[in-house]
Amino acid sequence: MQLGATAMYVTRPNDHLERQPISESGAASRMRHLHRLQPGKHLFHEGQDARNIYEVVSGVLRLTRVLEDGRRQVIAFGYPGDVVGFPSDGRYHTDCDVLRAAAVVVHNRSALESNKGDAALRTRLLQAALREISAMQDHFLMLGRKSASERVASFLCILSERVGTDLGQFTQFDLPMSRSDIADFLGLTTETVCRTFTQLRKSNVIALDRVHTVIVLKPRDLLAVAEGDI
Amino acid sequence: MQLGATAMYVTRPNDHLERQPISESGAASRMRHLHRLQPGKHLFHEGQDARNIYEVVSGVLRLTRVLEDGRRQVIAFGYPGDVVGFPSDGRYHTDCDVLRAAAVVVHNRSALESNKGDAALRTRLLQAALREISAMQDHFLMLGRKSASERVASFLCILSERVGTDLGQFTQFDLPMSRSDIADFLGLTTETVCRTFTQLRKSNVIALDRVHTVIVLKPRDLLAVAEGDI
DNA sequence: CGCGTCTTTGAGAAACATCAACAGCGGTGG
DNA sequence: CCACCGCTGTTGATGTTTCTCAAAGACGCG
Repeated sequence: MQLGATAMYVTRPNDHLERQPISESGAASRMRHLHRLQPGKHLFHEGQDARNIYEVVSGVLRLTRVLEDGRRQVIAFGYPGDVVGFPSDGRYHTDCDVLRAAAVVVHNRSALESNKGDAALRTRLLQAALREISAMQDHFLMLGRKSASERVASFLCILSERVGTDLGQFTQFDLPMSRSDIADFLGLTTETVCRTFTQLRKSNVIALDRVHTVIVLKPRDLLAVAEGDI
Repeated sequence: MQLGATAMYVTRPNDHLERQPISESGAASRMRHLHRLQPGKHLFHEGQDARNIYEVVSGVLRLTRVLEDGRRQVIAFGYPGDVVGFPSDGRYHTDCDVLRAAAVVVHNRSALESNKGDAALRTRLLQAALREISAMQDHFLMLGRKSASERVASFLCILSERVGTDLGQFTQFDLPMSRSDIADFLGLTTETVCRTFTQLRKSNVIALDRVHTVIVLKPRDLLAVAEGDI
C-alpha cells in the first residue's frame, strides 16, 4: 500500500495534489446548484433514472448496494472532494444517503455525458470518474486479499490521512459511520470490526474517545498493521 | 443477482443490449489502430505513463495488481467488447497481459480525455468507463459478501452468459485462465476454487472437459448456487 | 518418454462468523 | 431529575468456512 501515492478507496481516490475540493466559498458562485442535505436524507436509490451527478462539498455520504437476501455492501463513503452518482446506462447503481449534514453541488448528468457545455467541468467530472476506477481497484485488494486487521487499519489510515486533524504528536478524526457500516464496507462483521478496534486500542496504536472519535497514537504502527508487517 | 439486467463483473459490464463489440471486419476500417497480441505479451504495467486505451476485439486479456508482499488480485479479464487501460492521473494502475491471442483497437488517451476529436468515440469510451464503475460495484458484493461457492458459481454464470456457445440443452465455454487466476479474481485460493469445481461437478451442475472447458448442465441450479439459494 | 507445471485431493490449523449476553449511551417520559 | 427503554457497541463461547501445508495425479511440451 502506498498511501498518498496510489490512492486507497475510502470512497474516491485521495491524490490530494490532484483533487481540488471545492470550498464552500468557491462554490458560492454556483450557489444555485448548491444543495444542503440533512442526515438520513436519500440522494438517490439503486435503479433510479440518474438525473444528476453530485460533488460533495461538506459532510459525509454513504453509498450502498444490497443483495436480494439482505446482505449489504457499503460501496463508498462520500467525503468532501468526492463525486458520487455516476450513471451507468442512465441509472444509478447504488443507494446514496447522508451520514453527516452535507452540502453538494448538483450537476446535470449531461455535464459529463454531453459534448456541449462547460468543457472544464466535464473534464473535472471525467477525471473524478477515472480516479474512481483506480481507487476501486485498490479496494479490490482490500476485499480480496487483506486480513481483517489489515482492512481496519488501512481504513483508519486513509481516514486519518484524509480528514484527520493534527493534534501535534497525534492525529484525531471522527467516524460518522456505525461499526456495521465499516463492517459492510470492509466485508467483515460488526463483531470482527469491534474486536479489531479493541486490539488496536489495547496495543496503544489508537485510542477511542466516545466510540466515534479515533485518535491515532502510533501512525507508523497503524501503517504497519495495514500493510501486514505485523 | 440479476444476470443480464444488472451486470456482474467478469471484467466490464455485460449489458449486451448496450455494449457494441466491434467485429473484426468492422474494425478493419480502423486497421492502422488494430494490434494483434500473442499470449504472454504485456500491454502495460502498473505505474507506467498511460498513453493508450484499448478496446478488445478478440482474445482475452488479464488485468492484475500486486501487493508488496506478493499477494495478487486479478482486477478483471478483458473480453471482446471490453475497454481496458483507463488512466488515472495519467498512469495505468494495473498490469495487463494477454491470456489468449488478442486483437485490440488502440486509442490515444486523448480520445477520451481531450474535448477535441471524434465525439462519438469519446462518448463510447466514456460510457465504457461508467459501465466499468457500475460493474466494479457489483464485484464488491462478490468479494465482500459472497461465499466461495457463490463466487465461483457467479463467475461461471457470467462467462456462460457472455462467451458460452449454445449446445442445445447445454452451454459450453472455455476458461482461458488458470485456477489461480480465478482464485485471485474471486479472492479465494486455488484449492478452494478446485474444491468448488469438484462440488459442482459431483452434483452434476457442470461438467469439465480437459480442465479448461466447462459445460453447464443445469443452468438453473448454477444460478441458484450463485444466488445463495442452495 | 520424462519432466515441469497445473490441478486435484486430503488433513489439520487459523481466521472469521455466528449466537448470545452484557454494557454504554442518549433520549423520553413519568 | 431520575428511571426506563432501545439502540449501538463490546465481549465471550462456539461453529463453520476457508486457508495452509502436503502429496499425488493429470496434462502439455520438449
